[in-house]
Amino acid sequence: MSRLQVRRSTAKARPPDPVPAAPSREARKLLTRGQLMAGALDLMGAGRGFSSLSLREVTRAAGVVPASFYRHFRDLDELGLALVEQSGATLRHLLRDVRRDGVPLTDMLRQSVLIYKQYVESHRLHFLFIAGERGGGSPVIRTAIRAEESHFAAEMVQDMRALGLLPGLSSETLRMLCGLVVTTMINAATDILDLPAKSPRAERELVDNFVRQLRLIFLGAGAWREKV
Amino acid sequence: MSRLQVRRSTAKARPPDPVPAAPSREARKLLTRGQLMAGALDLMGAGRGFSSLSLREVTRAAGVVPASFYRHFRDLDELGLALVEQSGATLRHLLRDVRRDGVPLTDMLRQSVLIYKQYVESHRLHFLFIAGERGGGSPVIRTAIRAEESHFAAEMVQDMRALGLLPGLSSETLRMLCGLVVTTMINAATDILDLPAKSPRAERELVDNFVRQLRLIFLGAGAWREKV
DNA sequence: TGTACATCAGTGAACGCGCGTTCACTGATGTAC
DNA sequence: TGTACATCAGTGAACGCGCGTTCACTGATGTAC
Repeated sequence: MSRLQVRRSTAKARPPDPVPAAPSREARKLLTRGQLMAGALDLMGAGRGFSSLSLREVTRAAGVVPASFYRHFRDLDELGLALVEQSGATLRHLLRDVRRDGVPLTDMLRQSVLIYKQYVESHRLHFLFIAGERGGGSPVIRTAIRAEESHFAAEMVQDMRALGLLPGLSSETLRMLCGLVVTTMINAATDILDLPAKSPRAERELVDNFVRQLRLIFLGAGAWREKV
Repeated sequence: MSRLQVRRSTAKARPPDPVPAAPSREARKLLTRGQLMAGALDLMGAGRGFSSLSLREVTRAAGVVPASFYRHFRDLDELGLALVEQSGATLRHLLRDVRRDGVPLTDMLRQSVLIYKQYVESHRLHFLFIAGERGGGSPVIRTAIRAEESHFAAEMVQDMRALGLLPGLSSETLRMLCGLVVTTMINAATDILDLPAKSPRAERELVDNFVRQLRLIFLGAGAWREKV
């Protein structure tokens, strides 16, 4: 921050140089909104369920006064839904990355699992939120998360079609398969996030188990014959 | 209650007849403890996460004064662990029932799913608790639930061995398979509990999807060959 | 069996505290001319 | 460009309320003799 200011004051006057340019009121508002969401996620990162957070705690974590919460959300549930959307975007981003980079054809499952593990670890709070709120808590948030998962599974179906994987399966079956894969992934996310630090053995066991589960699922998919 | 009293007063004097016999102090205490646990489950049945319950709410639901809570539990987390144990017992009871009654050999998976669905519905609050707290909320409760699930999976392994199912699989693989089946079951439990009332179509779709997921898993298990 | 005393599950009052929400406000940003 | 006014994100104080926990208590149940 101060670095920028110094640089600016010593630079030659380049007139239309947009300079830092004080952010607009709208931009500041979005920033605060993001801080409220990040504050809630941070509190959850310390092992709290979303439904146990208080409005005042969240504003405290965001560094604003309680009353200003209402400039952004009607109540905590509305903030929760914003978090669902944000986490859903993180989920979809994963598929986008895989689509862009592709997956090596040798040892495909193991590589995918390792990529996924890294992705979960670098988006810890979003996966913690999804895994934590998908089963219980507020019904409205749970339903929204299920919808995101469903969306994610549908995209996975499209990707598999595009890649020509398992062409023998009907769309319905592919959908069922991806639903199973998604719940297995989300379940593994909780395990990944619960991994004790510095325990290569536990880590290896987790990855192995996850790989074997997916291998078994795809083995089943390969053997699947549609009923007539 | 009054019926019993009337009967007693009009009956001939049969001396050593144990009569209703006022329950012992210990029995009364256990009863109150059960009411506290049931009160917490009832509140969760109304769509609340366990971690959002307050001690006073729970005692109110149980019909006792707040202070008496401490005669039974140190805090809400301790009550939560008691609920984990109780719910775990419900889970194990399911296997016991299946073991006793056996499963029809024709259309085995579909029948099992229907039995399971009925079981989940008649133990709604326990499954709601397990599915709701296994992913998020208090780490200590989550860990305890994972341990119960693990125990459940281990029993399922034993049962499959005893029945001679999939004899070609190693214990390790069988363990992995049962872990996958258990998470798929718990996941389906949330779906079952979220079913809209009086919607036979949604019900049929859920059952079909669940059956097909299990079919795919066991198809994979049948095709599994241990690595050498 | 009867009596005197001990135990202890549940009571009711009290406490200080953090909660959600409201309100009038302030002062920087945005707009019209 | 400069000025006068409008907007509105964030403030700070205030409110009534339910919270967790403590305490001395009461009275039924249990025990010793």
